[in-house]
Amino acid sequence: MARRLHAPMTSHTEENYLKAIFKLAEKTAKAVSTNAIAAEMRTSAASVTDMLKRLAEKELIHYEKYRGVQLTEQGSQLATALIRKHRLWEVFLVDKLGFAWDEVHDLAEQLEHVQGSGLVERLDTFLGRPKFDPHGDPIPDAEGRWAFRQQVALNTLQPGDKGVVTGVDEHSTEFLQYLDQLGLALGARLELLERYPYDQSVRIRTADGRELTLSEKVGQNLYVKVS
Amino acid sequence: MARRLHAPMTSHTEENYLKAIFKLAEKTAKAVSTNAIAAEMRTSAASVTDMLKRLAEKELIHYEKYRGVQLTEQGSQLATALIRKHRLWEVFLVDKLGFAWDEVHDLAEQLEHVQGSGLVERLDTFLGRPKFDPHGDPIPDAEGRWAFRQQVALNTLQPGDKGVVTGVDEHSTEFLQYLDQLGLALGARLELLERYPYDQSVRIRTADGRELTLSEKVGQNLYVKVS
DNA sequence: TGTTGTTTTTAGGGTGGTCTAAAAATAACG
DNA sequence: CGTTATTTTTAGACCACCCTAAAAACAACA
Repeated sequence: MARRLHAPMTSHTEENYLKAIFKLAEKTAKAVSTNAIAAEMRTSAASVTDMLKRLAEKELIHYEKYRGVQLTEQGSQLATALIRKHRLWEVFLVDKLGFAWDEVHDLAEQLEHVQGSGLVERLDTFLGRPKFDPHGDPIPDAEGRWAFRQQVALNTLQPGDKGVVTGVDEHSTEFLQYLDQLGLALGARLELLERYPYDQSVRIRTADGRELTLSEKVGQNLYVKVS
Repeated sequence: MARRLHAPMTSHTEENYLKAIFKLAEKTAKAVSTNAIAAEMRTSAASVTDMLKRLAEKELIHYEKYRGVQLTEQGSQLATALIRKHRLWEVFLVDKLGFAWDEVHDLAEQLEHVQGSGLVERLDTFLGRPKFDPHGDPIPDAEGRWAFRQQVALNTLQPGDKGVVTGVDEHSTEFLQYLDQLGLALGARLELLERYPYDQSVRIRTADGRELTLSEKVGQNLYVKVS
């Protein structure tokens, strides 16, 4: 097959770089460094530089030697569309095909690169226009607008506060499976009973009355909406 | 042993070659020529030769210079799995997302290369284990077995014969849209009224009583099951 | 300021895939 | 059979992407 008649303007690889840059820019709020991208993509800095030139050539990023990069408007839109596709496919895999929330990342990573007239919008409609993916991450709409979520890390709650699990900050299989084990799925209700300053761990009570002690690490990576 | 357990690293391109070879071998029943593959893949004969060496290296085809190629057992299994995926995704796109039967080929072409643990089987289950795709082509099961279809080209029927449309031999947008226009979707019932030996065209009556004259070309490319 | 250490870029090369043009093998025909 | 036509393979080059090693630029600090 090689080249289909209308060669995609951006290759899979380029798309992955854009997504990585978007993700990093989100966290740092300033120009993204070559090394940071290399780490995110698990590749060498030299390869990154190589790609940055190509992306700059296509006007998907602003790039000045030694000065880091920022996405252009076009690049940002492309990255947003990619994230939209990724998260919609994750919803599909979990809601329709019955995958667990820790199994879908790699598949969605492939599915997000499928392109074709109207596929995303039809998928969106089919899924009932979800606003969040199975990890609680927001899904931008077709115009690139993001739903806003009022959530905080679990370990910022005070004793007596009640909330609902709305998302996670870490997507590793280990963490997600651990949450499953604890019975802490998305939407689970809980109440914070006590905070232990010594090691920043917290004690909570779940909806079904079980009491759990969670480490600082879990408390940081679990998001809840206070209710 | 270990060799078989290791994921057979095949690239998208290699997979597409295997599928092309499978398709050609199906029709010709003997060794497939380099030129035939080049035509099918819309690429140069030189590129094909290049790829044939790689596929032979991986033991996916039997290849002797100037003698054409045949799939090995392994290659055949891979091609069959690809066709299974392609056709299942086509069912998904039409049945679930509401695409028309002439719009899904290119998308399925991309989706068929997505690989991951259990995806195909879950998709199959989700779709209700369909045996035929939206064009009436059979979908091999997980073990590579094909459903058998008793169908014949429309222009082999005799006056008075009645049948149901079960598939098409040509998948072009033009042909499929023409059929839509004529109201001849998969499952449409019809009766052959008359054959015109002069140009091999035929006259039929549809379920809703309309009478149509179809050219030899349509008669060859439309499959029906006599009832 | 100069020196040292880190980050980034360049240089040069490898692989998988593409191509065209030319050579070699096979097939067809007189 | 030999000659011609067709098919297939080789030769050589290019592109996208990857790498390592070395050079260049930048940052920190005595």
